[in-house]
Amino acid sequence: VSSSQSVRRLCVQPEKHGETQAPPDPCEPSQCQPDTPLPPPAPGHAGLSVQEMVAVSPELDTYAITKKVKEVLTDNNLGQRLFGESVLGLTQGSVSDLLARPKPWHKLSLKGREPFVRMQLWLSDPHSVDKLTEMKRLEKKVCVKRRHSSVSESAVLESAVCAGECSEAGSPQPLPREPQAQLKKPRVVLAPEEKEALKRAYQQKPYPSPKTIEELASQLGLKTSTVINWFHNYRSRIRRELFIEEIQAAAGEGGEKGVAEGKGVAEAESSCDGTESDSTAESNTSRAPGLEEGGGPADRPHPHQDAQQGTSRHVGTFADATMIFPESSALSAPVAAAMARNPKDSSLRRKKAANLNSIIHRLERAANREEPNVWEF
DNA sequence: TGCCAGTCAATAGG
DNA sequence: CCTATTGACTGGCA
Repeated sequence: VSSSQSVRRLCVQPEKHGETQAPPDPCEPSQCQPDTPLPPPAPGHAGLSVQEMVAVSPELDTYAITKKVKEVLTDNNLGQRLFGESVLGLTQGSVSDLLARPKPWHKLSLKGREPFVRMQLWLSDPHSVDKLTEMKRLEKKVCVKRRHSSVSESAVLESAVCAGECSEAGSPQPLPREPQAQLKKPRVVLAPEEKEALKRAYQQKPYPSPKTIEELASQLGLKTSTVINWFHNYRSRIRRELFIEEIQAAAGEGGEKGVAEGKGVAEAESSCDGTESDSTAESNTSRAPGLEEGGGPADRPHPHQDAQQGTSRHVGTFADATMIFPESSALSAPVAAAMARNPKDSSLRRKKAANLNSIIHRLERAANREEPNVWEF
Protein backbone atom coordinates (compact mmCIF):
# COMPACT_ATOMS: atom_id res chain seq x y z
CA VAL A 1 0.00 0.00 0.00
CA SER A 2 2.62 2.47 1.04
CA SER A 3 4.46 2.09 -2.19
CA SER A 4 2.26 4.56 -3.91
CA GLN A 5 2.32 6.89 -1.00
CA SER A 6 6.03 7.13 -0.71
CA VAL A 7 6.22 7.99 -4.33
CA ARG A 8 4.22 11.11 -3.92
CA ARG A 9 5.78 12.08 -0.67
CA LEU A 10 9.27 12.24 -1.97
CA CYS A 11 8.72 15.70 -3.16
CA VAL A 12 7.71 17.30 -0.01
CA GLN A 13 8.49 15.17 2.92
CA PRO A 14 11.96 15.89 4.14
CA GLU A 15 12.17 12.97 6.45
CA LYS A 16 8.64 11.86 6.70
CA HIS A 17 8.16 9.36 9.41
CA GLY A 18 11.61 10.02 10.61
CA GLU A 19 9.99 11.08 13.80
CA THR A 20 12.11 12.81 16.34
CA GLN A 21 15.20 11.27 14.99
CA ALA A 22 15.85 14.15 12.72
CA PRO A 23 19.13 15.51 14.02
CA PRO A 24 20.66 18.85 13.12
CA ASP A 25 19.65 17.91 9.62
CA PRO A 26 21.91 19.42 7.03
CA CYS A 27 19.64 19.16 4.05
CA GLU A 28 16.43 19.94 5.82
CA PRO A 29 15.37 23.12 4.06
CA SER A 30 15.21 22.92 0.36
CA GLN A 31 18.50 21.43 -0.51
CA CYS A 32 17.40 17.91 -1.13
CA GLN A 33 15.10 18.91 -3.88
CA PRO A 34 15.84 22.05 -5.77
CA ASP A 35 12.77 24.17 -6.19
CA THR A 36 10.96 22.50 -3.39
CA PRO A 37 10.75 25.15 -0.73
CA LEU A 38 9.02 23.03 1.77
CA PRO A 39 10.54 23.79 5.10
CA PRO A 40 10.69 27.52 5.27
CA PRO A 41 14.36 28.38 5.58
CA ALA A 42 13.68 29.62 9.03
CA PRO A 43 14.21 33.31 8.42
CA GLY A 44 16.46 34.90 10.89
CA HIS A 45 16.91 31.89 13.05
CA ALA A 46 20.46 31.00 12.38
CA GLY A 47 19.90 27.69 10.70
CA LEU A 48 17.77 26.19 13.40
CA SER A 49 15.94 23.21 12.07
CA VAL A 50 12.24 23.18 12.57
CA GLN A 51 12.62 20.36 15.03
CA GLU A 52 15.01 22.41 17.04
CA MET A 53 12.73 25.35 16.94
CA VAL A 54 9.93 23.21 18.16
CA ALA A 55 12.05 22.16 21.05
CA VAL A 56 12.76 25.69 22.13
CA SER A 57 9.51 27.23 21.12
CA PRO A 58 7.43 28.91 23.77
CA GLU A 59 3.84 27.86 24.07
CA LEU A 60 2.03 28.84 20.93
CA ASP A 61 -1.60 29.67 20.59
CA THR A 62 -2.53 27.01 18.09
CA TYR A 63 -6.02 28.30 17.77
CA ALA A 64 -4.94 31.79 16.86
CA ILE A 65 -2.36 30.48 14.48
CA THR A 66 -4.76 28.33 12.55
CA LYS A 67 -7.27 31.08 12.51
CA LYS A 68 -4.80 33.43 10.98
CA VAL A 69 -3.59 30.87 8.50
CA LYS A 70 -7.10 30.16 7.34
CA GLU A 71 -7.68 33.83 6.97
CA VAL A 72 -4.56 34.38 4.93
CA LEU A 73 -5.21 31.40 2.75
CA THR A 74 -8.72 32.37 1.90
CA ASP A 75 -7.89 36.01 1.49
CA ASN A 76 -5.29 35.09 -1.04
CA ASN A 77 -7.09 32.30 -2.67
CA LEU A 78 -4.54 29.72 -1.71
CA GLY A 79 -5.59 26.16 -1.23
CA GLN A 80 -4.87 23.85 1.62
CA ARG A 81 -3.26 21.40 -0.72
CA LEU A 82 -0.63 23.78 -1.92
CA PHE A 83 -0.08 25.18 1.52
CA GLY A 84 0.14 21.77 3.06
CA GLU A 85 2.50 20.34 0.57
CA SER A 86 4.82 23.23 0.25
CA VAL A 87 4.78 24.70 3.72
CA LEU A 88 3.89 21.96 6.11
CA GLY A 89 4.79 18.84 4.23
CA LEU A 90 1.32 17.46 4.87
CA THR A 91 -1.52 16.43 2.63
CA GLN A 92 -4.65 18.45 2.12
CA GLY A 93 -6.77 16.32 4.38
CA SER A 94 -4.35 16.66 7.21
CA VAL A 95 -4.18 20.38 6.76
CA SER A 96 -7.91 20.69 6.75
CA ASP A 97 -8.08 18.74 9.92
CA LEU A 98 -5.34 20.69 11.55
CA LEU A 99 -6.84 24.02 10.67
CA ALA A 100 -10.29 23.04 11.71
CA ARG A 101 -9.39 21.44 15.01
CA PRO A 102 -6.07 22.50 16.33
CA LYS A 103 -5.17 20.81 19.54
CA PRO A 104 -3.97 23.01 22.35
CA TRP A 105 -0.23 23.35 22.38
CA HIS A 106 0.30 21.58 25.66
CA LYS A 107 -1.51 18.53 24.39
CA LEU A 108 0.69 18.17 21.40
CA SER A 109 3.68 15.94 21.12
CA LEU A 110 6.87 17.34 19.75
CA LYS A 111 6.00 16.08 16.36
CA GLY A 112 2.50 17.44 16.57
CA ARG A 113 3.85 20.87 17.32
CA GLU A 114 5.92 20.97 14.23
CA PRO A 115 3.17 22.01 11.84
CA PHE A 116 2.25 24.85 14.12
CA VAL A 117 5.78 26.10 14.30
CA ARG A 118 5.93 25.92 10.56
CA MET A 119 2.71 27.85 10.29
CA GLN A 120 4.01 30.42 12.70
CA LEU A 121 7.15 30.73 10.68
CA TRP A 122 5.17 31.02 7.53
CA LEU A 123 2.98 33.71 8.95
CA SER A 124 5.92 35.70 10.03
CA ASP A 125 7.53 35.57 6.64
CA PRO A 126 6.51 38.75 4.83
CA HIS A 127 6.81 37.00 1.51
CA SER A 128 5.03 33.82 2.35
CA VAL A 129 1.97 34.67 0.36
CA ASP A 130 3.90 35.80 -2.65
CA LYS A 131 5.92 32.65 -2.64
CA LEU A 132 2.90 30.46 -2.49
CA THR A 133 1.10 32.44 -5.11
CA GLU A 134 4.08 32.09 -7.34
CA MET A 135 4.15 28.37 -6.76
CA LYS A 136 0.52 28.14 -7.57
CA ARG A 137 1.06 29.97 -10.79
CA LEU A 138 4.00 27.80 -11.71
CA GLU A 139 2.14 24.67 -10.90
CA LYS A 140 -0.72 25.62 -13.07
CA LYS A 141 1.58 26.39 -15.90
CA VAL A 142 3.23 23.03 -15.66
CA CYS A 143 -0.08 21.27 -15.58
CA VAL A 144 -1.31 23.01 -18.62
CA LYS A 145 1.87 22.33 -20.44
CA ARG A 146 1.79 18.70 -19.53
CA ARG A 147 -1.75 18.30 -20.59
CA HIS A 148 -0.90 19.57 -23.99
CA SER A 149 2.42 18.06 -24.71
CA SER A 150 2.53 14.29 -24.68
CA VAL A 151 3.08 12.73 -21.32
CA SER A 152 6.66 11.82 -22.11
CA GLU A 153 8.78 14.62 -20.75
CA SER A 154 6.60 15.05 -17.75
CA ALA A 155 9.38 13.72 -15.63
CA VAL A 156 11.39 16.83 -16.18
CA LEU A 157 8.57 19.11 -15.25
CA GLU A 158 7.81 16.99 -12.31
CA SER A 159 10.80 18.23 -10.42
CA ALA A 160 10.05 21.78 -11.29
CA VAL A 161 6.93 22.01 -9.29
CA CYS A 162 7.05 18.68 -7.62
CA ALA A 163 3.81 16.96 -7.06
CA GLY A 164 2.21 18.63 -10.00
CA GLU A 165 -1.11 17.49 -8.77
CA CYS A 166 -2.92 18.40 -11.87
CA SER A 167 -4.31 14.96 -12.22
CA GLU A 168 -7.07 14.32 -9.75
CA ALA A 169 -10.21 15.03 -11.68
CA GLY A 170 -8.67 15.86 -14.97
CA SER A 171 -6.58 12.90 -15.93
CA PRO A 172 -7.08 9.97 -13.61
CA GLN A 173 -3.69 8.47 -14.12
CA PRO A 174 -2.00 8.08 -10.76
CA LEU A 175 1.01 6.75 -12.53
CA PRO A 176 0.82 3.29 -14.08
CA ARG A 177 2.57 2.10 -10.98
CA GLU A 178 3.53 -1.47 -11.52
CA PRO A 179 1.50 -4.47 -12.59
CA GLN A 180 -1.28 -5.02 -10.11
CA ALA A 181 -2.49 -1.47 -10.08
CA GLN A 182 -5.84 -2.87 -9.13
CA LEU A 183 -4.62 -4.52 -5.99
CA LYS A 184 -5.67 -1.47 -4.09
CA LYS A 185 -8.34 -2.50 -1.70
CA PRO A 186 -11.38 -0.30 -1.89
CA ARG A 187 -12.00 2.06 0.94
CA VAL A 188 -14.45 0.80 3.48
CA VAL A 189 -17.39 3.07 3.92
CA LEU A 190 -19.50 2.32 6.92
CA ALA A 191 -23.20 2.66 6.51
CA PRO A 192 -25.04 5.03 8.82
CA GLU A 193 -26.62 2.10 10.61
CA GLU A 194 -23.28 0.54 11.14
CA LYS A 195 -21.92 3.72 12.59
CA GLU A 196 -24.91 4.00 14.83
CA ALA A 197 -24.39 0.51 16.06
CA LEU A 198 -20.77 1.17 16.73
CA LYS A 199 -21.56 4.36 18.55
CA ARG A 200 -24.03 2.57 20.72
CA ALA A 201 -21.45 -0.03 21.46
CA TYR A 202 -19.01 2.71 22.25
CA GLN A 203 -21.37 4.25 24.71
CA GLN A 204 -21.62 1.04 26.55
CA LYS A 205 -18.00 0.27 26.37
CA PRO A 206 -15.46 2.67 24.94
CA TYR A 207 -12.80 0.03 25.26
CA PRO A 208 -14.41 -3.18 24.12
CA SER A 209 -12.69 -6.45 24.71
CA PRO A 210 -11.37 -8.47 21.83
CA LYS A 211 -14.34 -10.68 22.27
CA THR A 212 -16.79 -7.85 22.03
CA ILE A 213 -15.03 -6.54 19.01
CA GLU A 214 -15.24 -9.91 17.42
CA GLU A 215 -18.95 -10.05 18.08
CA LEU A 216 -19.55 -6.60 16.80
CA ALA A 217 -17.63 -7.37 13.69
CA SER A 218 -19.53 -10.47 12.88
CA GLN A 219 -22.85 -8.90 13.72
CA LEU A 220 -22.17 -6.03 11.41
CA GLY A 221 -20.41 -8.06 8.84
CA LEU A 222 -17.24 -6.05 9.17
CA LYS A 223 -13.67 -7.07 9.53
CA THR A 224 -12.48 -6.99 13.10
CA SER A 225 -9.69 -4.69 12.11
CA THR A 226 -12.28 -2.27 10.84
CA VAL A 227 -14.06 -2.33 14.14
CA ILE A 228 -10.82 -1.91 16.00
CA ASN A 229 -9.83 0.98 13.84
CA TRP A 230 -13.20 2.54 14.25
CA PHE A 231 -12.90 2.50 18.00
CA HIS A 232 -9.43 3.90 17.91
CA ASN A 233 -10.45 6.67 15.60
CA TYR A 234 -13.62 7.43 17.41
CA ARG A 235 -11.93 7.65 20.75
CA SER A 236 -9.24 9.91 19.53
CA ARG A 237 -11.61 12.10 17.64
CA ILE A 238 -13.82 12.53 20.61
CA ARG A 239 -10.83 13.36 22.67
CA ARG A 240 -9.89 15.96 20.17
CA GLU A 241 -13.33 17.47 20.28
CA LEU A 242 -12.80 17.96 23.96
CA PHE A 243 -9.52 19.69 23.36
CA ILE A 244 -11.26 22.08 21.10
CA GLU A 245 -13.70 22.98 23.73
CA GLU A 246 -10.91 23.52 26.10
CA ILE A 247 -9.13 25.74 23.68
CA GLN A 248 -12.22 27.77 22.98
CA ALA A 249 -13.13 28.03 26.58
CA ALA A 250 -9.67 29.30 27.27
CA ALA A 251 -9.91 31.75 24.44
CA GLY A 252 -13.33 32.91 25.38
CA GLU A 253 -13.16 33.18 29.11
CA GLY A 254 -10.05 34.38 30.73
CA GLY A 255 -10.26 32.29 33.79
CA GLU A 256 -12.91 31.59 36.39
CA LYS A 257 -14.23 28.11 36.06
CA GLY A 258 -11.49 25.62 35.60
CA VAL A 259 -11.26 25.22 31.91
CA ALA A 260 -10.88 21.53 31.78
CA GLU A 261 -13.88 20.25 33.59
CA GLY A 262 -15.61 17.12 32.63
CA LYS A 263 -18.44 19.11 31.21
CA GLY A 264 -19.22 19.38 27.60
CA VAL A 265 -18.49 15.78 26.96
CA ALA A 266 -21.92 15.23 25.65
CA GLU A 267 -21.88 17.83 22.99
CA ALA A 268 -18.45 16.88 21.94
CA GLU A 269 -19.52 13.35 21.57
CA SER A 270 -22.50 14.01 19.45
CA SER A 271 -20.72 16.29 17.09
CA CYS A 272 -17.70 14.18 16.87
CA ASP A 273 -17.76 12.26 13.72
CA GLY A 274 -18.07 15.26 11.60
CA THR A 275 -21.44 14.40 10.21
CA GLU A 276 -22.78 16.43 13.05
CA SER A 277 -26.47 15.91 12.83
CA ASP A 278 -26.01 12.49 11.45
CA SER A 279 -27.33 10.68 14.47
CA THR A 280 -30.80 10.55 13.06
CA ALA A 281 -32.31 12.85 15.59
CA GLU A 282 -32.86 10.02 17.98
CA SER A 283 -30.21 11.19 20.32
CA ASN A 284 -32.35 10.78 23.36
CA THR A 285 -29.91 8.39 24.89
CA SER A 286 -28.51 10.25 27.80
CA ARG A 287 -25.09 10.51 26.38
CA ALA A 288 -22.74 9.00 28.82
CA PRO A 289 -19.66 8.14 26.91
CA GLY A 290 -17.19 6.31 28.99
CA LEU A 291 -14.90 9.22 28.68
CA GLU A 292 -13.86 10.24 32.12
CA GLU A 293 -17.03 8.93 33.65
CA GLY A 294 -16.10 7.99 37.12
CA GLY A 295 -12.62 7.29 35.92
CA GLY A 296 -13.19 3.84 34.62
CA PRO A 297 -10.90 2.43 32.03
CA ALA A 298 -11.94 5.38 30.06
CA ASP A 299 -9.41 7.68 28.66
CA ARG A 300 -6.80 9.23 30.79
CA PRO A 301 -4.86 11.66 28.74
CA HIS A 302 -1.99 9.34 28.44
CA PRO A 303 1.16 10.12 30.31
CA HIS A 304 2.64 11.61 27.30
CA GLN A 305 4.45 14.76 28.04
CA ASP A 306 1.67 16.90 29.25
CA ALA A 307 3.20 17.21 32.63
CA GLN A 308 2.73 20.72 33.83
CA GLN A 309 -0.78 21.51 32.92
CA GLY A 310 -3.86 21.73 34.99
CA THR A 311 -2.90 24.80 36.88
CA SER A 312 -1.85 28.26 36.05
CA ARG A 313 -0.44 27.44 32.71
CA HIS A 314 -0.27 30.71 30.97
CA VAL A 315 -1.86 30.00 27.65
CA GLY A 316 0.46 31.34 25.07
CA THR A 317 -0.56 34.27 23.07
CA PHE A 318 1.13 35.28 19.94
CA ALA A 319 3.26 37.65 21.81
CA ASP A 320 5.03 34.70 23.25
CA ALA A 321 5.84 33.31 19.94
CA THR A 322 7.09 36.66 19.00
CA MET A 323 9.91 36.33 21.37
CA ILE A 324 11.36 33.58 19.35
CA PHE A 325 9.76 34.30 16.09
CA PRO A 326 10.06 37.99 15.67
CA GLU A 327 8.10 39.79 13.03
CA SER A 328 5.07 37.87 14.02
CA SER A 329 3.78 40.60 16.18
CA ALA A 330 1.34 41.59 13.54
CA LEU A 331 -0.41 38.41 14.42
CA SER A 332 -1.90 39.65 17.58
CA ALA A 333 -4.71 40.77 15.39
CA PRO A 334 -6.27 37.34 15.18
CA VAL A 335 -6.25 37.14 18.89
CA ALA A 336 -8.22 40.29 19.07
CA ALA A 337 -10.51 38.97 16.45
CA ALA A 338 -10.96 35.79 18.37
CA MET A 339 -11.88 37.84 21.34
CA ALA A 340 -14.44 39.78 19.46
CA ARG A 341 -15.98 36.78 17.87
CA ASN A 342 -17.03 35.46 21.19
CA PRO A 343 -19.56 37.92 22.50
CA LYS A 344 -19.49 36.26 25.87
CA ASP A 345 -20.39 39.30 27.89
CA SER A 346 -17.38 40.13 29.92
CA SER A 347 -15.16 37.80 28.04
CA LEU A 348 -13.43 40.67 26.38
CA ARG A 349 -12.58 42.22 29.65
CA ARG A 350 -11.30 38.96 30.92
CA LYS A 351 -9.33 38.50 27.82
CA LYS A 352 -7.68 41.80 28.32
CA ALA A 353 -6.84 40.82 31.81
CA ALA A 354 -5.35 37.64 30.53
CA ASN A 355 -3.39 39.60 28.05
CA LEU A 356 -2.05 41.76 30.77
CA ASN A 357 -1.05 38.73 32.69
CA SER A 358 0.66 37.50 29.65
CA ILE A 359 2.61 40.68 29.34
CA ILE A 360 3.57 40.53 32.95
CA HIS A 361 4.58 36.99 32.52
CA ARG A 362 6.79 37.84 29.63
CA LEU A 363 8.36 40.70 31.45
CA GLU A 364 9.14 38.42 34.29
CA ARG A 365 10.67 35.89 32.04
CA ALA A 366 12.67 38.47 30.25
CA ALA A 367 13.97 39.63 33.54
CA ASN A 368 15.18 36.20 34.36
CA ARG A 369 16.90 35.36 31.17
CA GLU A 370 18.13 36.82 28.02
CA GLU A 371 15.67 36.46 25.29
CA PRO A 372 15.35 38.26 22.05
CA ASN A 373 12.73 40.68 23.11
CA VAL A 374 11.03 42.05 20.13
CA TRP A 375 7.59 42.37 21.51
CA GLU A 376 4.90 44.73 20.73
CA PHE A 377 2.03 45.03 23.05
C1' DT B 1 -0.49 -6.30 22.92
C1' DG B 2 -3.12 -2.50 22.94
C1' DC B 3 -3.36 2.39 22.97
C1' DC B 4 -2.34 6.78 21.08
C1' DA B 5 -0.77 10.61 18.09
C1' DG B 6 -0.18 11.77 13.53
C1' DT B 7 -0.98 11.11 8.99
C1' DC B 8 -2.34 9.55 4.53
C1' DA B 9 -5.42 9.29 0.95
C1' DA B 10 -9.97 7.99 -0.93
C1' DT B 11 -14.15 10.15 -1.30
C1' DA B 12 -18.16 12.87 -0.54
C1' DG B 13 -20.00 17.29 -1.09
C1' DG B 14 -19.67 22.30 -2.78
C1' DC C 1 -11.18 22.87 -8.56
C1' DC C 2 -11.51 22.99 -3.25
C1' DT C 3 -12.46 21.47 1.59
C1' DA C 4 -14.18 18.09 5.08
C1' DT C 5 -14.57 13.52 6.61
C1' DT C 6 -12.90 9.24 7.96
C1' DG C 7 -11.00 4.24 7.58
C1' DA C 8 -6.45 2.64 7.68
C1' DC C 9 -1.63 2.70 8.69
C1' DT C 10 2.96 3.85 11.10
C1' DG C 11 5.82 4.36 14.84
C1' DG C 12 6.38 5.03 19.74
C1' DC C 13 5.34 3.66 24.30
C1' DA C 14 4.00 1.01 28.39
